[in-house]
Amino acid sequence: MKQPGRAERLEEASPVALRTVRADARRNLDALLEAAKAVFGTSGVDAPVREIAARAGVGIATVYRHFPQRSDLVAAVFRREVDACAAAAPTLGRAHQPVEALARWLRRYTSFIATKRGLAAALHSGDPAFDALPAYFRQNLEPALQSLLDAAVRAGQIRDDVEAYELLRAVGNLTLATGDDGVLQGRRMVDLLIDGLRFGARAPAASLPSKRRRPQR
Amino acid sequence: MKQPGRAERLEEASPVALRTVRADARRNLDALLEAAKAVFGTSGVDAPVREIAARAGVGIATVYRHFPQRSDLVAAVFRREVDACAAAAPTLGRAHQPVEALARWLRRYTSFIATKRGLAAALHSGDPAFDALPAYFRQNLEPALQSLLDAAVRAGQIRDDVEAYELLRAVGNLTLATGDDGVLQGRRMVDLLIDGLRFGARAPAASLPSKRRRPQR
DNA sequence: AGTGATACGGAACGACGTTCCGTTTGTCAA
DNA sequence: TTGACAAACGGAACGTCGTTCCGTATCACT
Repeated sequence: MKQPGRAERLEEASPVALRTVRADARRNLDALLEAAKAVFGTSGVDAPVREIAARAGVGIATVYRHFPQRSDLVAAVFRREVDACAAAAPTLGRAHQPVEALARWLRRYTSFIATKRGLAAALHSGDPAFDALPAYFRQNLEPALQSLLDAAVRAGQIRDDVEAYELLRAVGNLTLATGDDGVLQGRRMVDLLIDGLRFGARAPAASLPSKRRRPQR
Repeated sequence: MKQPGRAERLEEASPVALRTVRADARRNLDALLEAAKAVFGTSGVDAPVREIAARAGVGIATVYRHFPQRSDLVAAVFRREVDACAAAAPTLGRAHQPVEALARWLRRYTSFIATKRGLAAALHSGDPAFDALPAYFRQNLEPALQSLLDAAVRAGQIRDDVEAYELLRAVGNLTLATGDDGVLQGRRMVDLLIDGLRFGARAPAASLPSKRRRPQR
């Protein structure tokens, strides 16, 4: 099962000349990912495959040629967005002051999470296509955030006792837990969190324990 | 919408004579709930309606007459099991020593949770039929467990700084988080938790903080 | 320009949730 | 008991979904 397909061989060997992959195939794959991202954002990850195919201007079979199962498409879109979000970190880091870059990236991350309604449930559905996703998420986003955090700490603009992963989880929960309505409310909470990071900057503060207080409720 | 149905009126007025509800209807409803419970337990809450109807020896339309939507059936089975689980508490409390009753009830509760794979996802699906379920869960199970806890504390058999709701959540997470395989492993962890309750009995213990340590990871 | 592999579109399939409707069955009055 | 009517029934039928199949069109290379 799963014949290798002689195209992929060349693709890995010579990253520049990726011939033997037909132009229309590549074009359709891009359109598909783009359409899926848009549709998932508006209708959730449970949107029908037909709707995505229609939006991409493509037949249904084309979807299934690139992604043997529906869940593979979901996973591919997810990975692509993780990549884009991670890639935004160094760009922002170069363009802004450390703490500003951090704030902007967290907002970027927030809007990424906001489009993922319904995916949290899918992740626990047991579909093997999603097995590798949590690890992919962490492996890419944690270093991206970590670098921004480090820079801000070095600049003395934020406290130094918060780790990237816990911040990722906290912000993620903050924007998901607000339900369907409070996208703005979630963003406000994230801003509050960022101010919290600023508060302890360059001040080990005897009154502040090294761990955040347990969130109430 | 949701016409009252003249049958229910009498049902409330005279608890004994519940005429005007045809005998076969009541019989089928019971069979349906029973079958759904069994099927949900083996095939998960996503099992087809047809399978449940077949198991109950009933037509599909009969299912939809009693439960206008599939999710209503799921909710009804859930409520029924919550009721049964809550009702087990006083029974066990009368039949055993306090800490033994507590342990038995928690295991009972564990096996209830174990059949709920896939329901956690359904709860967050946004279906209005599930809106009231979390509150129903807590309102019934928390007092049931609380009474067992209180009895065990009064008997000096367990520590007194654990609240019913946090224990409900902890045991719930413990048995759900173990994934598909570790039903037994989950049960072992719950037993461990019960031993933890015993440990601090009648001993305020200066070395033990009043709150459990944060779970690692 | 010709040719063979590659990718395409859309009809078709099976399974699902849900609805419809002709038929059966329980209940109550006579 | 029997008759009649509302209540409840069963299963075919509908629309939608994920997925597969297959005849056709398109790209890449000579």
